[in-house]
Amino acid sequence: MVTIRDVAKESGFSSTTVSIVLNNAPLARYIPPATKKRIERAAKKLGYRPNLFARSLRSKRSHTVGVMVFDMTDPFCTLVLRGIENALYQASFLPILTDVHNERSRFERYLEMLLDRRIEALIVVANWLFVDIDVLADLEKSSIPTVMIGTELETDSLSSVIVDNELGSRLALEHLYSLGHRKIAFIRGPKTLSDSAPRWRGIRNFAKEVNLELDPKLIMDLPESREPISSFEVGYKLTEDLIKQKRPFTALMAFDDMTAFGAIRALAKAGLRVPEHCSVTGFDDVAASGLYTPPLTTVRQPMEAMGAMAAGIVVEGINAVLEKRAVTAAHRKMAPELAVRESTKSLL
Amino acid sequence: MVTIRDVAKESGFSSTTVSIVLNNAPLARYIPPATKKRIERAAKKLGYRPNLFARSLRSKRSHTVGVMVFDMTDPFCTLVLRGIENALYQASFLPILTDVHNERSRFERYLEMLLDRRIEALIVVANWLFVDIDVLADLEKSSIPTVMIGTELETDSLSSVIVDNELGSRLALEHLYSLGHRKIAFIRGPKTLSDSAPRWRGIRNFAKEVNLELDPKLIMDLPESREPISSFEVGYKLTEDLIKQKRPFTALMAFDDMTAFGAIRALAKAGLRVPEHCSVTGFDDVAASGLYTPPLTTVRQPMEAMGAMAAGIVVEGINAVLEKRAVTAAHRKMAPELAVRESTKSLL
DNA sequence: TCCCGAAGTTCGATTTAAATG
DNA sequence: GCATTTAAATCGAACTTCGGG
Repeated sequence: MVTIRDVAKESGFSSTTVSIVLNNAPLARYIPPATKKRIERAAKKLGYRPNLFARSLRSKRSHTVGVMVFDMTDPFCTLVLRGIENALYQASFLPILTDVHNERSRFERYLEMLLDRRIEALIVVANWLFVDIDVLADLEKSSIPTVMIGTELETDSLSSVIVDNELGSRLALEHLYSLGHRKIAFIRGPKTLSDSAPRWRGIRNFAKEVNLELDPKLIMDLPESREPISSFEVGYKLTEDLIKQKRPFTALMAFDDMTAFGAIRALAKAGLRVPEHCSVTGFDDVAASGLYTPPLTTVRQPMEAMGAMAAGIVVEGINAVLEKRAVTAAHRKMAPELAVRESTKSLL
Repeated sequence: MVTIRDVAKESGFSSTTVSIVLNNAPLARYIPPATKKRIERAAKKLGYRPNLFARSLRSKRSHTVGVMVFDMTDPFCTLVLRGIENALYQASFLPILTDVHNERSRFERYLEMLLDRRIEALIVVANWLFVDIDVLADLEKSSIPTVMIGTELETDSLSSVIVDNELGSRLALEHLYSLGHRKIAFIRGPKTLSDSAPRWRGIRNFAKEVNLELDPKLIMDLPESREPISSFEVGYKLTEDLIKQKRPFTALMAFDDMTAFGAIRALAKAGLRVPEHCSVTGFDDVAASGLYTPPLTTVRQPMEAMGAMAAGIVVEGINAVLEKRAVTAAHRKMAPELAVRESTKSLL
């Protein structure tokens, strides 16, 4: 490996000068262009690359951000990660990716490993997390800029980025309502998930506004579960139950896309075609939704933008710390968008 | 931050001794248990955590592996990443994730950044890569253990992990054949993709064995494209063309699952139901396949195992380098498995 | 005082060589 | 020579201090 001393020798200057020139440090102001040229040429000639370990040891900076996903197999993650990656790339940070598999022990071990590596910030993708107060405490005491994606927070030590769940479910219901649907079934999210309540609130509020009656018999709840994917099966099961009741409904609002897929399957099995016999909506707009038959009408979470937003927040946090400015937690609620496709149909 | 010197002071020994004890270095053999106890207690009391920058500077090790994905949005990635993550976790390595978006410039910049960080090995997920000889050269001269997932290689400086494409497509065709299908349409992969040729070979060979005639009119080719997702649309388009020809076929083998989804959509649009009017098979078994309506019969790539295998290979490579053993490139071809679901149906 | 450059210290851990009894 | 411990050198870059013109 070629070191700064090699460059010093090659160029005929001291390593101090080389360091100043190559880093364009304040002192470089005084160094004549000729000297700079010679040093730069020497560096290029030798193919000099600074040793980041040495640099980091001195500067205490790693230019690294920890990314902690609670369940990588959740299709929600993909685009969020893309958004994070891209924003960090612009800012010249590199992400260390960890997947805690929804396990406490893994969470702890990974958090420790990341902190040992002096990550400068942490992004937690916690959409399917049944928030544990302990986890938050661990995160808070890490004392580096941290943002959670997918879980609403009120702390002012941790930032958060979520989609506006209430608005999202309202958009979906509004859509069904405007299509003429009045008998609507609902599969709500698990109570323990922070998204569930606001999504239901959006529905209830809209229903009240337009005087739409919500039939309690047509409201089902997803049980708590560790696996996002499993909502497919539960969606299937609950829809079967819904059908068995023989209480007619012309539309079904599922908690998320996975649940919607399960519901569509159950409907198909029962001989009910979507959207001819029943309209179905989802939430998220995972990659598969647009490819599904029928393509799913759903509420799109701006996942890539959410990832980018989170990365932006932590980068700003890092800069604030560097410049000794006060770091204030940001809480962003991003607007969802209704993706109208073919799983919903007008009754009129 | 508490340093080794703090522990030395607290325990009453020198930092040398502390280092020896805490790392359980060879010399620790001579150190009496009582001393060890006192040092360990002091370390725990102060909450000492070694500074990895300093340690790495000395040891020249980073305990980090670079992971380079060519396109994160490819659904193939998710499970591969999970497999990599999990295997690295076992071995106490952390992955730095980069996504080159199929762009040369990003590839180069990221490779440089990773090398600067002294990653100890590199895993490249290159399933949708139109292999560029330049890229391989860049990778070879990096001189760290490197493995490519999803692209067949013969070099003995780079390892590779792929699925047995030839066997996979044979399994799918065998399945259709045994179901009684004789008029089969094919959508082959793009010529520039390394998976395409072996998959076709598997088909040709099996057809020859059982004397199945392959109608050239029923064979379509996916064009070259940068986006894995786009094969959905192209699959749709090509299937439309296939239908327009009015040349009957009872089954369609798509190059991959995305293409199959597109094909099913086109068939549905034309009033042809799957599998009643036409059986369809895919390749990959991405997460969406099992959730699809109908659930897709497809060739499963053992993605998680492939990721774990790749991680295993590089970890072994790292150890070999450490112990100054010769590093030989490994080339693993993993067995696929037919996932029979509901998109195929017997004609008999 | 301004300009240019170098010597020496520091970051925190590991390791070699050596000093004790 | 053996068990036990440590001073000092080292890794590579960055920064502080200083000196000469």
